[in-house]
Amino acid sequence: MSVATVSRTLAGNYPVSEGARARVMAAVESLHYVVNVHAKALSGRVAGPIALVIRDITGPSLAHVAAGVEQEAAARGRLSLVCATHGDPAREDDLVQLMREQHAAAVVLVGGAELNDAYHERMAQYATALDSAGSRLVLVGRPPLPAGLPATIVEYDNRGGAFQASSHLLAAGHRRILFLGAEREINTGVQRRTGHLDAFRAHGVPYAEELDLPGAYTRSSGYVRTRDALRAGVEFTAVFAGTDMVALGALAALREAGLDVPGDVSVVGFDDVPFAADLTPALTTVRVPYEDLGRSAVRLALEREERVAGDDHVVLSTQLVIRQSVRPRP
Amino acid sequence: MSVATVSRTLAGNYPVSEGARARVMAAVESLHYVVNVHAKALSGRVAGPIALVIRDITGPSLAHVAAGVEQEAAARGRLSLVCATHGDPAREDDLVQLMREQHAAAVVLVGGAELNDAYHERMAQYATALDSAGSRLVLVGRPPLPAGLPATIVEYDNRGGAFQASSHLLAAGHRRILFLGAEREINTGVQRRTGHLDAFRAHGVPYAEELDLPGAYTRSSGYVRTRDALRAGVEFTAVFAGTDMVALGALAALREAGLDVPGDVSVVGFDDVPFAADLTPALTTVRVPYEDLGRSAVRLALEREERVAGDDHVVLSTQLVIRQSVRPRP
DNA sequence: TGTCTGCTAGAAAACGATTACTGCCAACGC
DNA sequence: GCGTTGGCAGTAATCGTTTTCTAGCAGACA
Repeated sequence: MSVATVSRTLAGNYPVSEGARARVMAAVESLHYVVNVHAKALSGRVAGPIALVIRDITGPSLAHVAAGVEQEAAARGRLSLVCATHGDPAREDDLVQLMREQHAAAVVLVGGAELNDAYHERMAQYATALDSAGSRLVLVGRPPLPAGLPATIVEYDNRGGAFQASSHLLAAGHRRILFLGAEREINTGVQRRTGHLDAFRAHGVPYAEELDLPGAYTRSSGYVRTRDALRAGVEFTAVFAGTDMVALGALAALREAGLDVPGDVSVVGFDDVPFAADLTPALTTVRVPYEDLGRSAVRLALEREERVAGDDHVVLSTQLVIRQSVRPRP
Repeated sequence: MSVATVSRTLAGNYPVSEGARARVMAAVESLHYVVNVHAKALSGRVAGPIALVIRDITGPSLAHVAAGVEQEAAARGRLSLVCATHGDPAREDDLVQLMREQHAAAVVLVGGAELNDAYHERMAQYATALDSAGSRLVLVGRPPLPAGLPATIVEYDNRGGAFQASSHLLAAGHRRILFLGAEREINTGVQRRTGHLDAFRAHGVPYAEELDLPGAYTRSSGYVRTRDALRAGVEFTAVFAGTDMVALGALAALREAGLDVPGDVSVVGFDDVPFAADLTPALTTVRVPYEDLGRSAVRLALEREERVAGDDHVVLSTQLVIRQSVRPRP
């Protein structure tokens, strides 16, 4: 009995006699044989894995992107590789190289990034390098690349979500809204701020510069910025936190100052992390379809690989989720 | 210039003349060459990946295990494969088979499991099947296997944590403690209940059967059980929730009933999820070293592979984190 | 009976690397 | 001047599959 017969029996794509099949199956059983993917990949084609490159898996929102990627990948018979960069660009370089070696079907890069030339240059390199290795670069929630580069972009509507959130506050009568945005020129921060300013413009309300407080997207930064604003006597009746984690910090600072939410100050967040509904008061926030982002990333990349029609650039919508942290108009 | 020279230049484990090396590097640069892992794996040895098999990545605690696994794997030059089972044992079977094909260095199974013969039989099969393929089975937070089976076990002290939590409540004067445990014979649930009962015994307090309410480890189950207990007029001054998610539901039910925490009812949870400190009141709970569990799983499996001394069974300790959800003794 | 056809099995060439082995050439010792 | 040694490069075997091509054998048909 030759190796060819075994291969054909297991693949089932070629006639094999009943007797031979039985003997092969018996041997497979008794030896606990499993094919060697590496050998299989060398000759016949094997579906490449999906690589997810993420800053940190434990972030509540990023974990959902990971879940979406894993789910869609599994549904299409792919394995998911998960790698954390901890924000180190050098590590990102290494991982892209590594994924080229691994023949990943798609390399999904997730998370906001600074909008500058260095970023675009790096992404352009990634895109062409991966393309030449047969992998597809997918950017999720990151600034898009100039058309023509071999990359798939999955964005979500930061501006629209922020517009809805700020409009909600303005409609409730708030005029002085503390804006706890992002530090530096992170794309998500810039877009959310644009939506915020657009809402002011749409409502014909002038924008007070001193209420715009950039900082890190962390709980502690939200706490510090809110506490310091209160100490400095800055007047505001609402807080628009750049993320739910920032909102968490803001809520802590307000509570510490003896202020009631939403009685004295209203708060909105951004992300709709799972525990947002469990805070006291339940947080009004902008829902970002994180799981969908992950699923879309994989779907678009693989549909393209399978020569199915598929976009190379989608923008998923965001939606304001109204809970109890904003005081309704009296 | 032969392929051998290229291989030797890149591996750097054999003398190559300066000229040849330069020409190889130039070609590598211009062609954007990367080695093919599959070919490399077929001949020279390649470090196998670490596979993480988990019920659901989005659980706040499981995400931390994943982060620990990824971190330790990356530090040791391994890739991490993440797969979700969504609680389907058939999917788990498939994944173990798949990981044998992938030549994973370790297959890490995470999450509580029912203590019965079927479980032990399945795990025993996994252990030997993986062992014969050169992979190591690692069970994290799951019931250990009989000694002699080729598996590594990483547990944490459920009983001790529960003992501390219940002792804390008893020491604060609580006698009627609602225990929101697990449904069925899940190992974590059984062990936490044992710790709870041991604390009563240690304090010489009789245990009231009607306060023992088994159910799912979910937010909604915590809510329903607490609400129904209140409606039924069950008397209690404290709640020991089996997990922080359950505590979340209990807090919601108590708040809805107009009860103050910790003024009227004290609450403790289990897990110490990241947002536990941000609840109102901040939740007193048992810290489980999730990230450490993940790191230890990888470390033990790989140290064994590398023939370094290493245990095959560790139990990490848990610790009560005292915050504001328990009323101190008056 | 000879040939054609259809079914199944084996032989061998890929796939892309690593590495033991062989061999060339220059330098060196005697 | 000749044998030896050592440094470096090429040849070829190997890893475990898939797949193409070849071949054997039986039955059908003329």
